[in-house]
Amino acid sequence: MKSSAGTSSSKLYGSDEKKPLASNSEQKCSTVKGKLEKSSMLSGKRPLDKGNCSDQSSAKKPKISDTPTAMKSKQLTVKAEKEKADEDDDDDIPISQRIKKSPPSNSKTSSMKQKAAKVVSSSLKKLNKKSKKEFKNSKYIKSTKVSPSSGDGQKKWSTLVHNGVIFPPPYKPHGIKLLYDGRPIDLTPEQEEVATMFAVMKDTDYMNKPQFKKNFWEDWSKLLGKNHTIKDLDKCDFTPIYEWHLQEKEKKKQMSSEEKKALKEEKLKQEEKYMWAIVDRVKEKVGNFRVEPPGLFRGRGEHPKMGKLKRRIRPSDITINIGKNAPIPECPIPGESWKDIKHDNTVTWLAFWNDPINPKEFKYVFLAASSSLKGQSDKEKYEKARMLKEYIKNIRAAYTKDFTSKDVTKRQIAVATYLIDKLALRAGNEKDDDEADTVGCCTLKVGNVECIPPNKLKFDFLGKDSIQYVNTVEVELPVYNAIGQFHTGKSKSDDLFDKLDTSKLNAHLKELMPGLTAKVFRTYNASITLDEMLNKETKDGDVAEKVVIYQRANKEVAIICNHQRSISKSHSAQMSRLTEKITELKGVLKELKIDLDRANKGKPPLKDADGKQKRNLTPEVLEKKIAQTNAKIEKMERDMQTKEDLKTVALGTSKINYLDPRITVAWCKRHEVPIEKIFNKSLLAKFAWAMDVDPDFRF
DNA sequence: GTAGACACTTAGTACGACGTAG
DNA sequence: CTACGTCGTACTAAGTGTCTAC
Repeated sequence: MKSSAGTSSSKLYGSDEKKPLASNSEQKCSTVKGKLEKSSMLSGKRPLDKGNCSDQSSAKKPKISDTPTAMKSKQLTVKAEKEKADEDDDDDIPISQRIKKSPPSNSKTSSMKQKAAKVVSSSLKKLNKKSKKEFKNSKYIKSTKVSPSSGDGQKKWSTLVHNGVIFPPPYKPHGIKLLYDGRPIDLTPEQEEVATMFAVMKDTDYMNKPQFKKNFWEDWSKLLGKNHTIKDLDKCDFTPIYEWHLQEKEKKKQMSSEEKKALKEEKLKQEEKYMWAIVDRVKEKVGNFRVEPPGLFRGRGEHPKMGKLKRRIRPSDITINIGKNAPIPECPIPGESWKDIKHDNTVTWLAFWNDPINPKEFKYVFLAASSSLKGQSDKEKYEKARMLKEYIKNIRAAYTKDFTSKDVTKRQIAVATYLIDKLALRAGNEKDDDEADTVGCCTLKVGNVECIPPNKLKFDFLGKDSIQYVNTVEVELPVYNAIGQFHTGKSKSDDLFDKLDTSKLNAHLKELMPGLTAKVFRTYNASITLDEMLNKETKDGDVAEKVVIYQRANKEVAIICNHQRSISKSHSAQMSRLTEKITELKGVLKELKIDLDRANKGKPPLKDADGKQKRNLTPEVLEKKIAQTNAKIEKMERDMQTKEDLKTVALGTSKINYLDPRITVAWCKRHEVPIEKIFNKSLLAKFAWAMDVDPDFRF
């Protein structure tokens, strides 16, 4: 069994561990500590540092963020205690039943060790339900850290306490008038608010989009009313408001750092209580506790709804989800109240409201990425992708066979699966007409895939976020031929896979491997690429060199997944500055060479650019300088190349969402690269569950 | 099998903090 | 100390995929 549990190396990589909330009393204190330490050790987690009772107070502090914070411990305890009743609720499941769900080997003992080990190996198999029984009649507070959660429709938590959401402040009118036909116009605060939203977008690209203006005008003119002076957006001059906005921004910038700090602290104080939730008695960070402020909808690409007013969300729009026995959060706006209160422990959201732009959709408040709940499902995601590794050979064989199937649907499924596997395409769900026109694999249009004889395909389409995917790839001949067939008799705007949609595709994939869906291929592809590249490319060298290896692998993955970013405004300026510097250095180099030449002949160096006499240097010194300069030039050229290569590549997305952190952590351990060189603070927190991985781990 | 409701992950961008070269 | 550039984070849009009801 691979039990790296509490190896010394894991300490090096230990992230700030969140600690279960302690209840109060002294005796609990010691029990908690004892049990915790054990569970920590056995599940490979870093044991609590000193683990003495006096540390307990610190357990109440949010370790991850180091934020001063801390909800009042008293308040906390009270709530946690209250919630205990909740926890007992789920005791109505007979023990026998629960035991049945557990693997037999696990049922005979309640040893944490077995449980912990199980978690790793079987969480995917959905065998191991959260069995809290072991803790039930004790005062132990379990660490939910690695408790396996379960499959769908299952319980996600037992107790949940939180304080709801915080609303943006009401609008403060500024009274600056816009000009209509050159004349200043009075607006009501509501009208002014929306006008200001538009005004401040003056220098964005949206201002060049007729759709944006059209949608804005539709919503704003409604607010203005039928008989308003303003009848034509084009006659409006928002410059005064825009300038006021710039001034405000400048004012803010000019504030002294003390003022800024004070402001920040004030904000923190107000938000503090919303930042945390207590899930199964563990304090967890909430992800987005701020309700989205009103604004103009900024859809990506050619979104039909861009520019529409996103109205203000009020408490009566919001449904709260919270533990049965937890106090219902007070509505922060006096005189108003929540839309609804739920106690649904099969979901993880703390609150939601309907998206004002598309009322059929929802905006959720979830826990932060650092929470156990998220970590748990993240881990399951990667375990599933690793499972695909075992099946992939057969899956490939199967679809290869079906490239020539007489059944068109089968052929389409085969080719689509091939593309998803080979190119890491997204599944491609159907989209509505009121969304940007983008596609994924199943929704590819004939015009998106061009056949280039003898066996190449050129892809060109807009994917998620309207990011363009262009790629020409050589494919197996049967695939090439099949695509040709799918083309025939269709126009460019017809569906390439007319017999296919994501649900059919996924239904098929599920037959090949339990839980397999299209997106798993992307995760698999990304992680296996990282793992293989790291293990092939890593050579002896210093940390910096190894980090470069990692970044190269990361970049490779980002390219596979088509993770792009826009070129920074200053990119070209930066590049020319670098070129300039290199030219300068080359000049220096040339001069040094001349001097060296002369020095070798015993002559003094030439005068410098200002006509001044330079110091007489020995050939040795000159040679050294030449070498240094050369190295400098080479480094700069390399840096420039990297910069150019990465100007449109976003490395972050794959790191956050696609690369199994255990690959990275294990590699870091093996090659003595401090994990902090690869993961920043938030990634360390998010991947806390991966930190204790065995150094031998391979994806 | 299909549409719609629902829940959750994945995505790029804006912007401020922060570090560092000059 | 300034200016520049990078980094980290918040924000929220845009995907994926499941389930249910017909």
